[in-house]
Amino acid sequence: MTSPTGRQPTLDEVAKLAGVSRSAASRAINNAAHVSAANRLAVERAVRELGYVPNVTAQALARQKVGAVVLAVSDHNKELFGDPFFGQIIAGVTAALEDTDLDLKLLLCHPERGHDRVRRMLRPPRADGIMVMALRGDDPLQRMVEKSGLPTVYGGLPLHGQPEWFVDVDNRGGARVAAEHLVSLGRRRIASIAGPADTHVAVARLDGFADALSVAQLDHTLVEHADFTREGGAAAMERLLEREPGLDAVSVASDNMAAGALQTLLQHGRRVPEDVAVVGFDDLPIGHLTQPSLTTIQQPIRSLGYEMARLLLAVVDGEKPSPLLLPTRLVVRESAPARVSLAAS
Amino acid sequence: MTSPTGRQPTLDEVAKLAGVSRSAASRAINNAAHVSAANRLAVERAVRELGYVPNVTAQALARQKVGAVVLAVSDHNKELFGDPFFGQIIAGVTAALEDTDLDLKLLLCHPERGHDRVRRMLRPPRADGIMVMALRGDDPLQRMVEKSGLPTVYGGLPLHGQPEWFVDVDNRGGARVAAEHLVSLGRRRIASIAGPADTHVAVARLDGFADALSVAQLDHTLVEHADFTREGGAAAMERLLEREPGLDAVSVASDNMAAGALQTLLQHGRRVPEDVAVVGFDDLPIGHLTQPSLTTIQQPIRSLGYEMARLLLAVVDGEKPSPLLLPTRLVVRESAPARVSLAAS
DNA sequence: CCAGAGACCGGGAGCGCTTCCAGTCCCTGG
DNA sequence: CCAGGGACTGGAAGCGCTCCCGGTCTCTGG
Repeated sequence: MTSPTGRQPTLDEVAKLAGVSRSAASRAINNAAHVSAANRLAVERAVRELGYVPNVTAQALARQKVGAVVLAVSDHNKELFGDPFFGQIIAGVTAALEDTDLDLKLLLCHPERGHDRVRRMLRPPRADGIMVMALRGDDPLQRMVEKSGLPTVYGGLPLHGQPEWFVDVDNRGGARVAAEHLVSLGRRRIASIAGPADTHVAVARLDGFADALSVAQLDHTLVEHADFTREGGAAAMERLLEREPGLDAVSVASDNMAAGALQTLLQHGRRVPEDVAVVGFDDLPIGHLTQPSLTTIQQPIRSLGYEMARLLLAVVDGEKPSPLLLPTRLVVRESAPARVSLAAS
Repeated sequence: MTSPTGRQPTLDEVAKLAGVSRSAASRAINNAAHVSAANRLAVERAVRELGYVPNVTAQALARQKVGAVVLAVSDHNKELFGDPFFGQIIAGVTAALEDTDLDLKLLLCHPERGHDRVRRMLRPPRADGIMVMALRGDDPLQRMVEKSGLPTVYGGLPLHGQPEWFVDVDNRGGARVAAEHLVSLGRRRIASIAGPADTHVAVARLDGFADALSVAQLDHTLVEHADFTREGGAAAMERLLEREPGLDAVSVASDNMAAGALQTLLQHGRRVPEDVAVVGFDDLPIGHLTQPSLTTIQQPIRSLGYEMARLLLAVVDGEKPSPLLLPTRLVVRESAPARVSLAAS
């Protein structure tokens, strides 16, 4: 009833009702300068009366910006979709966008299909900026993102190249702490189950593992790669046991894989943590359920999303913010408790 | 280099290069009628040469549509964010949108904060249609969605009201099958851990439970509610054991809660499935990890997303599609195996 | 008393596209 | 041979907003 026509009221109608020009109304609404107090008030009243909401599309066209940012994710990545990661990232991003009036668009990129769609989407002016996550080594998404020329923030580093803006978790540091924990427990034959070699996160965690073992002057070559899934972790554990039946600890690059490794260890009659201590990475809910519960490295997933979005907002505003490295934290549970006497072998 | 100016080429430039009017170019590009074969070809070449991509914003303004749909989710809902649900829904939706040139916007609605943001977003013309999920009983999001007047598809029914278009999982049927399974195992004192009473999904699953027990002429009032979390499930199981120490089966409305219930049962010295058989709901990965593994009801999450989007597309196109109820399936694992002799009590 | 600096105002030209419409042209059937 | 119906064409009017800019008005300081 408030709007004369059935459609949404337009700026013109507001201006007319307020008795000012459209320009003045526009200024008042975007509270820019050069509007008298009286007119500002009149416009505000008209806005309220009509229930006026600016037409974002028209704004976008006139301002030459879109009013939306996109979160692009490679969806071959079990890492994000088998886990609760995704929801948390989104929650963080949303929180950062909360008082921004920017919309969040989602772009899932199948590595093979849907390239056209991605390309169209990334082509300006379909978004004002882009957050990109979970890239693989030679991900076509990365190229498309780079070609788009849009302000871009990486969530987690890509394998190749050093982007100007990114937010990452301190994977290397976290993995180092995990391995140090095992060393401090007196373990000497320490293996690792690493992630896929074509992801930066896997490489960084493996580096951290190597860092710690090198300092302790231990061998750090007892490594098997897997794909971040439970099944993959179980299989990798099999291979490790075959290579080195006498291993007394294993640092696993994800909780999912650690859960699989745990199963394999138990199947092979190893007691955890007495015979083999295990630490995971991620701190997923799953870590509470394994038998025994999982010592792991906690990473701030929600913050990752939040900081990505904040960084992007800054970049879009023309600032030159610094990249961010978020801290991790050791969470000690049963699979590698603080002090446990090494079982006599 | 292809574009004369640094900016994206416009339709005018395409038309000029092709030697036709802008109208003709537009028609050719949207392959509408009334374009000669020659002109169509010329336009296509010009498009290719210039690397022209239509400006969606301008299209949106002229066409009076946005070119995007929104997925709105209430984020108080652990159900979606503690689980891998979310990623799968998104994957399904994306698949359905794949060859549509519609963008997917995401709207997370904190039940208390951010109402303005939601309202702005839902106000046309910020999206052409809306999918809404995970509503609670008196969810403000539902009111806002209804007031928006946008074509709406519900993913999962709301507690109140019967929306014209929805896609839901056959929760009632699934829960009935779960309970029937327990009955068929010879269990007679069957309890249930239900979800929050202010969600339709919880109510439906509880109804299904009651359906089955009524047919079997068993008491179906041994019910405790919880919040779909593991901790909640564990606590509810405590209460059930207190009320009825002699229960021999429990049907749990989610795998997460079932995992918690399992822990409680073991703590109380109950053997599963010998003393108490347990079935969950959802078929999350977690069900493989519990000790024993979890018999559960599988629901097609990805399909839910896919069908929601398909339905929405139909509605947006002015069709009147039918709502959908997706089937569930019993997955038998250790916590309630096909045949197990009831332990002598 | 007057020049000049602001504050404020509204007209109007876009932003890039769609779409209506009046006008051509050609080709058919009577 | 001619009327009439398509197929095709391009001009022009939007879609709803922003923002530049020339203009008015007021107030200050010299």
